[in-house]
Amino acid sequence: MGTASTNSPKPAMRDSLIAAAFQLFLERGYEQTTVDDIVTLAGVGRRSFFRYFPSKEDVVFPDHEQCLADMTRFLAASADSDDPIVRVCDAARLVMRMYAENPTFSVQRYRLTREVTGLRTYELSVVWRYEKTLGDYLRTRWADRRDGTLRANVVAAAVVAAHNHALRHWLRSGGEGDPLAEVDQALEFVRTTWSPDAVAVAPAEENEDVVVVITKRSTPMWRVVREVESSLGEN
Amino acid sequence: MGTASTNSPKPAMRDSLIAAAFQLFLERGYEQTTVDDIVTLAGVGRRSFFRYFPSKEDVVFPDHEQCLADMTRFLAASADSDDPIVRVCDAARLVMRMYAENPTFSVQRYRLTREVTGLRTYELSVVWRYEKTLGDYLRTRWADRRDGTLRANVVAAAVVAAHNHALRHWLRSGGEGDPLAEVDQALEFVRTTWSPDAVAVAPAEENEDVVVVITKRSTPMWRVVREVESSLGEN
DNA sequence: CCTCGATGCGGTACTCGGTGCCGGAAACAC
DNA sequence: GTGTTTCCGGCACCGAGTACCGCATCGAGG
Repeated sequence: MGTASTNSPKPAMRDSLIAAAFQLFLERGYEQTTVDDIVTLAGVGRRSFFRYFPSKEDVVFPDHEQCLADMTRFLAASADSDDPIVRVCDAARLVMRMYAENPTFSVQRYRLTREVTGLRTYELSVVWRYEKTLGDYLRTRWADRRDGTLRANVVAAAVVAAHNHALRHWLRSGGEGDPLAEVDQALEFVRTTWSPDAVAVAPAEENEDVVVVITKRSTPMWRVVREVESSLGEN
Repeated sequence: MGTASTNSPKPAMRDSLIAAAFQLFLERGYEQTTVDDIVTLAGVGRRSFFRYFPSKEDVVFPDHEQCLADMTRFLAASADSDDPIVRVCDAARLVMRMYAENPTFSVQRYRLTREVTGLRTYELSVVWRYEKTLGDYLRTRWADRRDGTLRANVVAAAVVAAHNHALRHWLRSGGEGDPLAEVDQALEFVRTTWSPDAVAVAPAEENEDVVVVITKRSTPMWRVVREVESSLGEN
């Protein structure tokens, strides 16, 4: 299950636990399956289950921890010249790629999370960590901006919502179509709402009180003024 | 605790359970307090606790269920002439008002949810229900709009994020300042990003293929075209 | 006044998720 | 061969949540 291309040399027992768990979850339901059932089918001790998964719910999302680490590294490797919004959109694409790598697995998991309340709640906590990671990145990028934290929180939430919109639509269709293309369209909606091509504001080098504005003649003055104010004004 | 002005004639035992629970939670922590401790302090049977609260976490958020019902009723009472974005912003203000009614209680609960992971996860599920309620409303309002569901999901997420931004800032300050004013400012940011004063598009009566556009001379043409396309185009 | 049914509360026993602890087996260094 | 580390299994235990039963109270009706 999943692309173990990154590391983890011998997760044999872990994989067998995941396989046994999903086999039972799909044939008799999540809540009707106890941890004892899983470890019995996998042929291991009960204590070993909780060594690899801190809770019963974690076995349903075995790859999110790795994906979150990938996203954190991706954002940490950003350059100051990158458009922050484009960067977080690309970061969201990482998550969609992870889902797209195993369509059948993702669709099966989606069925579970839709029916079982506890799993949906757990998924919310995972999504929240993604959103927090994106928000933290935007917050540092917009630290000197007026209402920078508010803007960071709202944009992060919007990116996550657009990503989930495309993801859920793809999952509901049973894994048909191109999920990457769908998420591109959804994220493009978010990008154009906050960083339209018409206005680009960048701080000048070695002088914090000066910004460079590149825009089109068709852009109305109030929008240019708002962007400049937001970029120059103290927090 | 809370304004029991709506209904529930005799929640005496319920209130005493809430009081006992918070007393113990604040003095020795949430996870260090068992349900037996709560019912012992309240002087009631253990079984009665789960009669009023389906889980131990529910006693921390005793008023959210009522607030969610209020929001649902508020949105159901909307008129077609209301701007949907303004409407959901007003709906979000309902939640902030509930928090503002009991500042000390809200701040105490905030301390708990910040430290205890399980409570934060539970709070996420509550917030998700608010966001879903707002999203469902916007979805029906924008059913005939191009990318209506995407727009509804993104706007709902942005409204929730802006509300939570103001709420958390107010809670972190210990309940000082005017939370309503803070949430107004945060929601104003969301409103101006999607429904700026410059462009207003409304469908004409009894003819779905005609819209009325009111805008200013300073608005660039591409923005007007995008709004008209979004309002006219089939899903 | 007595009876009957409904409702609300408490007690007991049970399931199951999750943790701490310990003992044993395998892998590895010297 | 011996000591050490690591991994695994078994056991006991805790606490949340549930099913079931028994009891008390209260109001309606004869």
